[in-house]
Amino acid sequence: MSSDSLEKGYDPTGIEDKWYKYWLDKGFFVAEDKSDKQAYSIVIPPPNVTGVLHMGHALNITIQDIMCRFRRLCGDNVLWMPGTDHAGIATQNVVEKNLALQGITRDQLGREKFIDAVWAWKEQSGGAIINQLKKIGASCDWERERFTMDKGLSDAVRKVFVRLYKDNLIYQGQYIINWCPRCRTALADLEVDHEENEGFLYYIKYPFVNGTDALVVATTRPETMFGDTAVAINPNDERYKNLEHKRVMLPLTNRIIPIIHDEYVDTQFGTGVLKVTPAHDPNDFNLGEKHGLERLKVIDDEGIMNENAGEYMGIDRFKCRTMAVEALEKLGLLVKKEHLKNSVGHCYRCKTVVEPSLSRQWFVKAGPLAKVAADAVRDGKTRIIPSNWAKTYFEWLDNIQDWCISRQIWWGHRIPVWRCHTCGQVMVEEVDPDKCDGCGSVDISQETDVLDTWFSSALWPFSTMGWPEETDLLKTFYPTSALVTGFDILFFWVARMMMMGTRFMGEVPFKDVYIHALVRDEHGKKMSKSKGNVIDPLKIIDSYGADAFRFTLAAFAAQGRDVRMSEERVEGYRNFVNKLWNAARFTMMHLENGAGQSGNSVLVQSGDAEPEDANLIQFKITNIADKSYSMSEHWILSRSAATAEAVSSGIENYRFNDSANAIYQFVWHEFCDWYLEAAKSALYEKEGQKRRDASRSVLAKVVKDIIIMLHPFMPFVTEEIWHALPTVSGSVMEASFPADNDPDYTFRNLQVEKDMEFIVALISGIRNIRGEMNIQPSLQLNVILQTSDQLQKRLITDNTSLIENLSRLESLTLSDSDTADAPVSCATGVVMGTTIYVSLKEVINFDKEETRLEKELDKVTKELISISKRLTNESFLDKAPDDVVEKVKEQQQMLQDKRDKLTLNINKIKQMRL
RNA sequence: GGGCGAAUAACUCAGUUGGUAGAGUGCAACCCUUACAAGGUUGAAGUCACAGGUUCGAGCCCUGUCUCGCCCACCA
Repeated sequence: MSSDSLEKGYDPTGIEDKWYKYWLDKGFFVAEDKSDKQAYSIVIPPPNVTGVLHMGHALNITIQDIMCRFRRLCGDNVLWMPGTDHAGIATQNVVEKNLALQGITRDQLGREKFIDAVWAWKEQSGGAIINQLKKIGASCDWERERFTMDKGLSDAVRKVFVRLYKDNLIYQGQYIINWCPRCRTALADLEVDHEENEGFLYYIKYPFVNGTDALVVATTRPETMFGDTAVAINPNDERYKNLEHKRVMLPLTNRIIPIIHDEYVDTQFGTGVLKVTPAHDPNDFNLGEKHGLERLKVIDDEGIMNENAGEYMGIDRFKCRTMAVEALEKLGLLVKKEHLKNSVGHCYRCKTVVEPSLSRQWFVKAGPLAKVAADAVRDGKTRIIPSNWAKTYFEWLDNIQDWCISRQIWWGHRIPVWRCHTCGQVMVEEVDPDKCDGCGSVDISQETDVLDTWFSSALWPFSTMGWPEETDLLKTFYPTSALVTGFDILFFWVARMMMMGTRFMGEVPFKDVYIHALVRDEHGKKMSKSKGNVIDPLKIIDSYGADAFRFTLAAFAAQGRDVRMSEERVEGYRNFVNKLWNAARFTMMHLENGAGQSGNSVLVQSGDAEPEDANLIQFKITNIADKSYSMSEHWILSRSAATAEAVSSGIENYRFNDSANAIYQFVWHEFCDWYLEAAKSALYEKEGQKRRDASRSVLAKVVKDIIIMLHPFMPFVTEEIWHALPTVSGSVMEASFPADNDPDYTFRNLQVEKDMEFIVALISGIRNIRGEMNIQPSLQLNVILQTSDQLQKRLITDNTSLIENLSRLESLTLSDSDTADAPVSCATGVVMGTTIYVSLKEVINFDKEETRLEKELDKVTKELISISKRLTNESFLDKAPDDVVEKVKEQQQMLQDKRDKLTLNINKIKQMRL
């Protein structure tokens, strides 16, 4: 490939799919079951099969992909386990909606045919999200892709259920649960979203049975009054004394109910009288339990009033509320209604208002499991990053409620419990029984409920690796190295995996849990369809390329901070991709077909190439101490090494923005801005063949390392460039991340970095004068540099042509005398003790120059004042560490020197004007 | 009611053992200099939310206040 084939601007179209397919064909994503290499593993948070890729997925996948690709470059055996979740309620809802379009309900279809329909839907469109993950570049081991309803995973679910049941950690019982009347299923507490609601507090008279008076209760839910089986008052409430033997008449039904006393009742709220509905309110349920009250259900599974609501039977619960209030008003029993804000629970899948309802359900006794899961983090077996999330994690686990795991839907893992209709025997089995193990009757049937989706995803880290079989995969990769997820499923998923993992594997499921932030819009608002501020990741990828998009996510993914996404930002990083692309083009121009010209230079070797690499042009840095290497070359090699270190430490510490910024800064502002510019002179053969080859060897080395370092962030463009480079072979995925232990990589040199800083400052100083004085960029300047510092003199001498080239000079003169030999008409500057004189052919604008110098002097003077203040402060001198004092003194010296020189030049200007 | 987090340049954000504030975008000026105008050079711009405290020294540590965001909770 030649540089001709690289277009002027980078266009990701076509390139991304090409390389993704190449990686798959080469099997680069496939993990080894057993290997001598260090194992590194991550399980993907399985997206719902119904899912459509959103920004949250994109961030989550990008982070994991960065980690996995980085570990591969470090030589690890990496398993990134992918898959999808069957998402019980969500998926069932989607399929039900599809059927509704054809006018079919699931009841018409029947359970078995409905489930067939769900599978058919899954086969046909359920994999969409997987393809979307591939668009981002996810390097998952797709050969191992799992689905929570797969045979193996379903077996694991059964085994876990049976064991927990036998260990008395699963039980069935009648309790108040959250019921979604639309989905017609129970929900766990976590699956209910509470939203603030503007409602009313109704004050309703409950007349005493004997007498004319009445108790006034306050309620937000009058429709549940048909299920009241008592009213409760606080025994300490002075307003309600001597009511011991009284009873009240429930309006609208005229049922007589008792008055109970309980300190639970808040005397401050409403009237201090509480209606008690044990079948439709969790608190009332507890009161009912305590006082032996009847539990009367008045709302059925679809949210319709039942026979206990008398004439309101068959009416929707909310309609009933309005009607009951009207009826009470007519009867003169409604005292008043006032506005009240309260929170109302909604189904997290369909947003329907949930009904707290008495129901017989299956529960996991969560306490014992939660304790182990919490302790594992307390003991440091699993780290939560950032660590402040650990507190939230503990808070939830330490106060955990039992987990309602049964769902009255059809799509999911059916609960492995059978009942004998002959003798009533209950069987909890891993393998379907065909007869009762008590009486032998074949008249048995399986529990119709299925399990909460999160029950199976709780097993994900080990069920995907083949548990309960003792597989090589489990031995190699469990516990997994890290879990990457959003905080929104910390309780749903992470905590439960911790509970199940510790219980069934005896080991935590992951060593690290990295909790990343939410992706919001550019104003920090949550993206939502209703707000219309959703940015579609796939559209962004289409417009700007996956690499730019990924880099944007990484660059903004600071720990504990939400990512604000906007097209403008992606555009900025698209420009970075383009910058890299053009740097690569430049590199290729200078690396290809040049080997032959270099004669017998020791710096160019092609002898030891492998057969398939016979055409590789190999530039190697064989002896960095050779004088043919310039200072800027030593410098860029040192900076490259430092950057590799910064990038890897950023990734290892989950500080992806640090890594991204380090590499961005290096590539753009060190490599492109300075090194490439510095190298041009040698590369364009202005310094002889030896210098040219030296530069080419450095260029080859640094570009190669840049491509490798960037690969985890920008896999596609780096692969494209890699294949175009004449100096490397194979895939960038087969390369090694530049590291200190690389014998080829011991270029860190702090002195050189400092020296280069001086040269850069000098050039910037000259450019500053050019800019500030409005000197034509094309005009070649004559500059005199004056310094008495020996090191600076040597650096200037060694880099004369560099300074000349980068500041566009006609001549550069080094002087160690004072201003005596300075040209008459000149602009001046002071950089780190060196004075710059830019002589001008035309007479300079004295006013302008004086203003400029005065401004500079002003700045220096201010700094000097503040610094001198510190140095005259005795307690500072006394108490501050010596090195700090020393540093400040040096600074003062430098500033004084600069001030003196500036003053001198200002005086000179003043004289000239006269 | 409990808990967590944020506040730094016009905007979005970095700032990891306390040493006197940085980047990107945007803005202004100049430049099509043979990798890149999706570019280059230069420049302007901040009492680091407020009030105290610790310290020689605080964007950073401590206390309190204000504003905003989020999570949890059985607020009839």
